[in-house]
Amino acid sequence: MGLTKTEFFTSAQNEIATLAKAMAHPARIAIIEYLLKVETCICGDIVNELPLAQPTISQHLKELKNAGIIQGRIEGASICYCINEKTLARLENYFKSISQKLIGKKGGCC
Amino acid sequence: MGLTKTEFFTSAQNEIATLAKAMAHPARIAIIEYLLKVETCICGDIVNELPLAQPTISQHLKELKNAGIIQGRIEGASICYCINEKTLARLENYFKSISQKLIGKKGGCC
DNA sequence: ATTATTTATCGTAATATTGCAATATAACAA
DNA sequence: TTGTTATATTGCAATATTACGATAAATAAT
Repeated sequence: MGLTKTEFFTSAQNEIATLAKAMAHPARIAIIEYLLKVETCICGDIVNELPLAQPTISQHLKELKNAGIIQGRIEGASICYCINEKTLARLENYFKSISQKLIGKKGGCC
Repeated sequence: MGLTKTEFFTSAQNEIATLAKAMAHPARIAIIEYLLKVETCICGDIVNELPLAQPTISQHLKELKNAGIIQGRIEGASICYCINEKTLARLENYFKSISQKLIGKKGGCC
């Protein structure tokens, strides 16, 4: 089939899965890390940074944008992309709450 | 093509992408959250919890295990799965460090 | 207006993922 | 041994992802 049964899960579960999916590719991790590194939230010279063709990167940027992980702002002929802090904070909090729940469990059986 | 060019990225980037991929499905998020909820790291009655067939869940468990997100321990005829705290801590730290870098940047352009 | 620059979209080939029925394997029970 | 229970594997159909050449669209420069 190849069709995820999203309707059987909570919207919170689907939301986290969607964010994880957006980060489930090394090129997209590299894009995020590049945006973290550069001073100004530099634009599409991401294409020069990564060893992938321009249409491929454009596609990856689109996925990151759709998931809300990055934002884009038109800047003349080019576009300025940068990280959406709110979404990253959402992920940080999710994993923080998991770790806290794990502390509360102490002796697992494995 | 459909073939991710992992060789062009760092092993750290590939590692995070692999972990994200393992979490990029609502059923696998639901499994993780179920393992967090139950007291003993209860075994394969995950199948009774989720609205998916047994082979499908077995497959999802395998992916989570391959990524190092969960561990399994044989318990007679059944298997006891539970969360690998180390891996979850790795993810928590990754997102924590991103948030810290974002604070250092202050005025982005978007 | 013409040309260059920047980014997006379309089309398509190669490969991966999702889900399940059928079947296999392994441990336990009678 | 035979049957039962628990989990894994196989095989396959439906769909999704990845990558890129070709091309489009939009702004900027000459």
